[in-house]
Amino acid sequence: MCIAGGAIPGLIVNQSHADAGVVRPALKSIPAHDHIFFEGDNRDSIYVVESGWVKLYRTLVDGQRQIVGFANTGSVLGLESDVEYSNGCEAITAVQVRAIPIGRVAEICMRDGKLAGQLLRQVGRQLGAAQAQLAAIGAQSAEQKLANFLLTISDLCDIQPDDSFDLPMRRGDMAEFLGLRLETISRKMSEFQRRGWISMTSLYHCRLQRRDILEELAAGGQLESIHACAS
Amino acid sequence: MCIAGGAIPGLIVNQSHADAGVVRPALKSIPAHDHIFFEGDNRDSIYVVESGWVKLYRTLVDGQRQIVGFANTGSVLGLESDVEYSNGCEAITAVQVRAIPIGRVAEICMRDGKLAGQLLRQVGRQLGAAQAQLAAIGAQSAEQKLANFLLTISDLCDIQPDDSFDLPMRRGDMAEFLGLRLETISRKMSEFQRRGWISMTSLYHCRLQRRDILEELAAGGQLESIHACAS
DNA sequence: CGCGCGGTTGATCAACCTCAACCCGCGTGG
DNA sequence: CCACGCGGGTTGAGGTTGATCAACCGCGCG
Repeated sequence: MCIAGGAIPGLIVNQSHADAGVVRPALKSIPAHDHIFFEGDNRDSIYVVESGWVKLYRTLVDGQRQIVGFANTGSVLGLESDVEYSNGCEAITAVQVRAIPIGRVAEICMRDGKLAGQLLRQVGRQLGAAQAQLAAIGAQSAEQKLANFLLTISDLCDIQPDDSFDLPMRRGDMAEFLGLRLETISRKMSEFQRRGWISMTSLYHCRLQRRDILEELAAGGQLESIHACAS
Repeated sequence: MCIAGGAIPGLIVNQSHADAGVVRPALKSIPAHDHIFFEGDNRDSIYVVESGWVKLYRTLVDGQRQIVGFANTGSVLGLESDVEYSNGCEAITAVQVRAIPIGRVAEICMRDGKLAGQLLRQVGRQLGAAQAQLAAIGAQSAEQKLANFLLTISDLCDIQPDDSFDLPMRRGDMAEFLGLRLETISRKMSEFQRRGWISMTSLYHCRLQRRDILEELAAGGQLESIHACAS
């Protein structure tokens, strides 16, 4: 699994630096739970995330929502859209972004081929991540999805010395991302705790006690042995 | 829903044309069910599809497969990967492609910013499509997925004068794409036929008799009225 | 204090999976 | 020519997973 929006931090950050010679876009601060843009909004800019976490989502005609990616520092938002944003984008935590007007993007591509190549790789990475996510939610069980998710998120967060990390999103967000209901997330989280595989000091602070077992699970290890050993 | 790999035909085809001034890559013919590349292969080229249909898939550690996209004329393959192909790519029908060595891609970006911009839009589109697919398989019922799929595919195929079209892939491919089992596809297809919403002259030739109802379904219309009216 | 929000837990149910039988068309080889 | 096997598809019976509906907890806040 991958966090679809989250790409390799650093890559486009460099881009911003290179860009600095021209006009470095101003830093914009966005409080948690505010929108950066909505689905259907006129796409006037792309955004580079400088700090914090955002979620990207789509709303289906029947009102169901699907989170198509989480993104943090280094990600570029809005490249998947054309004249209108095809995703909504909401800050999960407080967030800082730089907006690059789309006009500038075209201009950048024209002038600096190297930079264009970097951007291209960035989107390519996001595409790869989206495809990995597709594979995950299309072919995995709830348990596998959650194990996978915890492992992936923990890699992207700053791990504390005691091997714990902040889970930035709500249960409902996790559910909408993984294509499950929040009750299912809640149940499985409880179960993981009961088995001693994870422990949560608060609702949003998590520690993977048995990373090995989670990895086994994520890999499809339906080994009864695992279940037996800790139930 | 979208066919993830399938992007707007014509866009990159133009690219190839523009490219022609330099060296137009040779046309390669690939018979149905042959691979164009495998997951993990060294990524030496990207490919432009000139005719036919291919499927892009990933294999999970536990052996499950997920088709992450179908692609036909005009699509560019391999942009989502880095040093190794992260998807396998197999021809569904006989296919013609042009291979562009990755070295050339970088070179193209450096030299022709306009072209780089076009490529960027192409990947962006594929990313958007993958996200749409994510939303579809994460948040829809089997019935909705199938209705959606049939509508999307029919738009991408050449529609015959009698409003029918060739479904290029097997039941199993549809299942792997939609995150379902092939038995489920089979059942739902039969049901759609029984209700008179579609008709199939052969296993791979389909006609949407009641496009309106399929659209209603795809949009989440769980209206009992629909079910009632034709059962 | 009452309320709302986010989360947990329980009971029930249906959608979809699983396993298995079976059909059909086709190519192969006795 | 027919028997056979095989690949792809369909259909049925029964089981599981995860959705649904609903009650309830804890907390922060006006």
